[in-house]
Amino acid sequence: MDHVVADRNTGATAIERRAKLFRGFADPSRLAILDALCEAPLAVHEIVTRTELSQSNVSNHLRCLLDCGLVASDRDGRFIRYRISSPRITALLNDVDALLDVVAEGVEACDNYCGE
Amino acid sequence: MDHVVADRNTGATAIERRAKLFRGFADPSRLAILDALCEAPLAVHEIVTRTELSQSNVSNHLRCLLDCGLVASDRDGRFIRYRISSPRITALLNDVDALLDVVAEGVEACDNYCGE
DNA sequence: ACAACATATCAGTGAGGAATGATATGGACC
DNA sequence: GGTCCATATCATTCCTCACTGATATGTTGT
Repeated sequence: MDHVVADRNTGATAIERRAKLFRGFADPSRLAILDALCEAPLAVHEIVTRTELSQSNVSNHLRCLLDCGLVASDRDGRFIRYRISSPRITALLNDVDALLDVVAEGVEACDNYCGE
Repeated sequence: MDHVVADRNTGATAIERRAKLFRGFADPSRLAILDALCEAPLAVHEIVTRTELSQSNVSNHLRCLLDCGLVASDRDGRFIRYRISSPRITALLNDVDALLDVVAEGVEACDNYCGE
């Protein structure tokens, strides 16, 4: 009934929460990490190897993903093993790919916001 | 078989395409616009009224959404009516809400990247 | 305790996006 | 044709995020 200023009581509107969650996914490095973790849980140095990102960069992104609750971690000896926290994340990534089947060309062409 | 540098032939990796699409959704203004359009097609000035964004701002975001293929437009007299381009977009937004049911607190708390 | 590996943290830098304000384009009606 | 309304475009400013490099913390094995 109030589209513009909804849910002010929870500290953020539903839209702001959605935007923030989307932002968690809106980075190639984080997506590469999530993609790798979708196949199997991995330790940080394994993620570094697979994604070819720097170690500190991976660590920074992992912290973000961890804080957001998108991944979870368990210590395993001297390693720390990260994993996808919920199958809904995999589902979401699949949906995006499905949407990309339709809008891929447009997205690549877009030059305004959100791009390149 | 090649996770890091896949699909170079299409000009962008699958991951880069996904990231760019996510970015299209990763902004409160664009989400507010999409949210409004999910209920019904709207002319620009109607979007402006509902979202309380400035006209030029809405126009800029609409161009981005249009280029990305997330919305479509039809001229209707002196108005230009925008609408969601595919039901998959609505589906994606619903999935995000479902994921938010699980990770909402974490996302709001996250302070590293993707935030505030 | 020490060495070697694994991971986290932090300051600084650079680039890109989001909003604004002013202006331009374009259709409709008199 | 001219005015009004609807929409698009452009330059500028500000702000935030992503990366780097160096360093700190932590764990295992000897």
